[in-house]
Amino acid sequence: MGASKVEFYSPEIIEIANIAKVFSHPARVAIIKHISDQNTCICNDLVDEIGLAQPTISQHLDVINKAGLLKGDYKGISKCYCINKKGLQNAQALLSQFFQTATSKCC
Amino acid sequence: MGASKVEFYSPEIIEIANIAKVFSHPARVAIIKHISDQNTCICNDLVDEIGLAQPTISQHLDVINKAGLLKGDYKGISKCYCINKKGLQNAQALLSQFFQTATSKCC
DNA sequence: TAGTAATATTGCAATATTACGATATAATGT
DNA sequence: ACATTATATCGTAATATTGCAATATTACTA
Repeated sequence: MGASKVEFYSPEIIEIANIAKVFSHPARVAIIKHISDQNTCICNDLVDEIGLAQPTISQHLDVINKAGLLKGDYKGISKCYCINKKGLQNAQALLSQFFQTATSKCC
Repeated sequence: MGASKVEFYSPEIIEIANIAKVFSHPARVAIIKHISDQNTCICNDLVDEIGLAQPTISQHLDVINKAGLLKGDYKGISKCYCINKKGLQNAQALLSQFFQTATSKCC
C-alpha cells in the first residue's frame, strides 16, 4: 500500500475500504463470479478458468475468505468453496448504504 | 499490483475491479464521504480533514476524478470539487448488479 | 508586475500487493 | 506404506501504491 496511515480513519470508513479491496483485483472478481456461477467449486477448476498459478489462486481465495465471503468444506481431497451468501449480502449492504448516503447528499 | 496479468480478464470484470479500487483506500472513501457531506469542497479543507499532505490529497482526488466520480469547477483560486452524481450512481449500479447476480446464483 | 494562496506535478523513499517455483500438508486409492 | 492428487505455505522477485518534500502552475489582488 505504500507508507500507510490507516490508523486515522473511522471504523466505518476502514470497513468500506477493506470490502472494496477484495473486489479491487480482477482475479478476485473473476473468482467470485466463477464460484457463484457454479454454486460450488474446486480450486483446480479455478486454475484452469482464471489462468493463474495454483498458489496465486490459493492466495486470492484466502483474501476472499478472510473477508468472510467464502464457505469452504472439504469433500474428499478437493476443497469445495462456496460463496458465503450472508457475507456477500453484508458487503453489498455496507457498500450500497455508503453509496446511498453519498448520492443523496451530493449536489 | 505486483506482476500483473490484467489483460486476461473480461471488460466487465476489469470495470468492476477498477471501480472497487477507487474505494479500496480509506483516504479516498473519507474524501468522497466528506465531499458529499459538504455538497461542495475545497481541497485545503480536505488536507485539514483527512490529515494527509496536500500532494497526497491531490493524488487521491486525481484517482477519484479519473474514475468519473468528481466534477471540478474553479471558483476563484480554490477548486471546488463536487461529487459527480451520475458517475457515482453508475458505479453503484455496476457493483450492485454484480452483487445481485452473485448472491442470486450462490448456494 | 510582484506577491500571495490554492492546487498540480515531479521525484523518490517506504510499503503493499501480486505472482509463482519449491515445498509442505492432507486425503485418498492401491 | 507408498504413490497420487488437491490445496496451503514459504520465500522471493517484480510491480504497484502511498505519502511527502520540493517545485511548478494557476488565479487572484494590491
